[in-house]
Amino acid sequence: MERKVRVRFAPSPTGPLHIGGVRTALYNYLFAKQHGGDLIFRIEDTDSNRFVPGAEEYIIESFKWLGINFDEGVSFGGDHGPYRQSERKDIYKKYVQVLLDADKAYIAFDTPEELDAKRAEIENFQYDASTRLMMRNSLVMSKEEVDQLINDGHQYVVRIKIEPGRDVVVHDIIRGDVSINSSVLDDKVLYKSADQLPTYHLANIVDDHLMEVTHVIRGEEWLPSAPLHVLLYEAFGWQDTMPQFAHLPLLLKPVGNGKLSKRDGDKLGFPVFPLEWHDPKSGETSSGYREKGYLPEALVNFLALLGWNPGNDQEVMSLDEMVKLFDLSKCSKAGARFDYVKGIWFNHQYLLNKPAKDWTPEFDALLKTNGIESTPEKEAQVVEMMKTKVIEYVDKENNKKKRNISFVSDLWPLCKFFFVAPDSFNKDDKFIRKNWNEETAGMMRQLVDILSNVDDFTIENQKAAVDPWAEQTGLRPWNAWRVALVGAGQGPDMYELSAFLGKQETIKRINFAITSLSCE
RNA sequence: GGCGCUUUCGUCUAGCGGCUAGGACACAUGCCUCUCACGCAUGGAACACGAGUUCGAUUCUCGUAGGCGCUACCA
Repeated sequence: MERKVRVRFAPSPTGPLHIGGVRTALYNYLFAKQHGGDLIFRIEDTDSNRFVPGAEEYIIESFKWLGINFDEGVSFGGDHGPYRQSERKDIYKKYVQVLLDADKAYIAFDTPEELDAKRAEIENFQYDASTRLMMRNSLVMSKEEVDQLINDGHQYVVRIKIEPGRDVVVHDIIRGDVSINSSVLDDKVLYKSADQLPTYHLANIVDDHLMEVTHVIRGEEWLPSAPLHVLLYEAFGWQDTMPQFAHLPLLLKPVGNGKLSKRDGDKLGFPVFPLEWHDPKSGETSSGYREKGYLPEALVNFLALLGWNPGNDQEVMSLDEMVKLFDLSKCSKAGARFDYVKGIWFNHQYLLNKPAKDWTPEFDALLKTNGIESTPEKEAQVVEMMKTKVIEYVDKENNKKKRNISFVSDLWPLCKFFFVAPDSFNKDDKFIRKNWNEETAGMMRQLVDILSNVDDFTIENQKAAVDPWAEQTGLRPWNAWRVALVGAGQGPDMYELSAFLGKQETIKRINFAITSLSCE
C-alpha cells in the first residue's frame, strides 16, 4: 500500500535557525510538495538545559519570510499532535516501558561521575555488550534490587540493549546502503534521568512513527546514529513502516575547516541566520539575510543549489519550478562550501527581474537612513517626485542605473546625486583629474550660457543647443559636466540627468564646480 | 584513536566506460560608451594518488592520502 508522503523538519529551539537548517527544511519542503505530501513542523525540545526563549518563534518567522510553508505542526495545527516534544512526555514514557518489557532496553544507575571515572580508567570505554555487565544496571541486579533503588529515589537512565555482532544496514536514498556492525554501537541512553525526558533517538523514532513520517531527510551528522534508529524501529516492531532515510551533505565554511555553525555568526563576513537575531542571554546581535537586503526567493534559490541541481544548466528558478525539478537521489554526497559571493549574484538576478516599483519599501527605508526624510515638507514633495523618477529610471530596460546592484541599498551611492549636490570635489579622484583642467572652467561657463537659454529644459532641447556647439568648437563638455553634477565618474546620460535635476539646479551645480575647482 | 561518509576548475557543479571534460560564481581582457557599469564576447583554470577490471577509464573495484561527520543523561 502506498503511503502518503509525510516528511518533517524538526529543529531544536536552542537558538536561531541556521542557514544549513534552512536548506534541510527546504529540501523537505521540495520533496513533500513534489509528492503531494505533507511537511510537518516539530519542535525537539528534549534538552531542557539548552532551551532558548524566543527561538521557536524566530524559526516560525524565518520560514514565513522564506516562503516555506508547513502543512502541520507547532503553530500550524494538525491531528498528529502535540508537536512539541516536551508536551509528549507521557507518550515516551509508555514506549520506554514497551522496550523495557520486551527486554530491548534496561535500566542503568551509573551516575555521570561514575561514567567519567570509567572513561578515565579504560581507554575508549564504551557502554555496550562488552562492558555492561561490569556496570550498575538491571542486567546485573535482581528485580528486587532494582525496585529498591528506584524506590529509594536513585536516579536512573534507560539504555537500549544492543545485540552485538550483526550488520545493520541503513538504506539511504542519497548514499545507497550503509552497513555498520552493531558491535561498534553503544547502548545509547534513551531516557534521561536529569530532566525525565527521552533523548533525541527515542523521541525521534516514536514521533516519526506516530506522525506517520515516510521519509527522514536530515543532515549528514545523523548518519552515524542511523543504524541505532533502524535498530529502534526493529525493537518496536515497526520495520514495515520505517521511513526511508536521506542524509544531506553538510554546508562547510567558505574558508578554513569544518562545517558552518551557528557560532560562526558574523565572524566570516556574512550572516549565518535568515533573520537578525538578538540573543536573550548574551545580548549579542547576529545579522540576518533579511536585514541585509536579501530577497527570500534569492536566498532559497541559492541554498537549493548547494548540494543539488536539476542536471541541466538552469540556475535561476522559482520555488515552484524547483518543486517540479527536485530529485533527492540526485543530491550530491560531499559537503558544499558555502560561497556567499554566489548568493550575492542570485540576489542581483532576482532584484533585476523585479519591477522597480516593488523596491519602493526598501528604497523608502534607504532614503530615510540617508536623511532624505528630514527635509521640509515642500522639499519632501520634490524628493517624492525624484524618487518616483529614479525608480522609473532604474526600471528602464538596458538602463545603466539598473546595473551593479545586488541589493537595494547598493542604490544609494549610485543615485545619491539625484538628491544631494556634490558639496566638495576630491581633486585626487582619477576621473576628476582627468576631466577637469585649466581650460575646463571656460568651457563650463560657455555651457552655462547655452543652457541658460534653453527654455523648456528637456533632453531634446538641451541636445539641440549643446550638440552643435560641441561639434563646431570640438569641445567635449560631458565629462566635466558630469563632474559638476555628480562629483564622480558615474551616473546616467548628462542630458537626461540635467533634465531630471532641472535647469536651476543644473546651472547651480555647474557654477559651484567652477568656483570650487578653479580657484586654486 | 575507533566507526562511517566523501573526493571533477579557487567555489557550486554537469558527467552515469569512448567527450576538444560542459555550465555558473569569482577573476582577467576586449567590445560598447560623455563616466561607472550592466550586458555581450574572449581567456586562464579541474578529473587527489596508486593498483586492478576492461580493447578503453573522470566514470567500476580495492588500497593510500586529504576533507567531513559522529564518538554526551546535546540535538
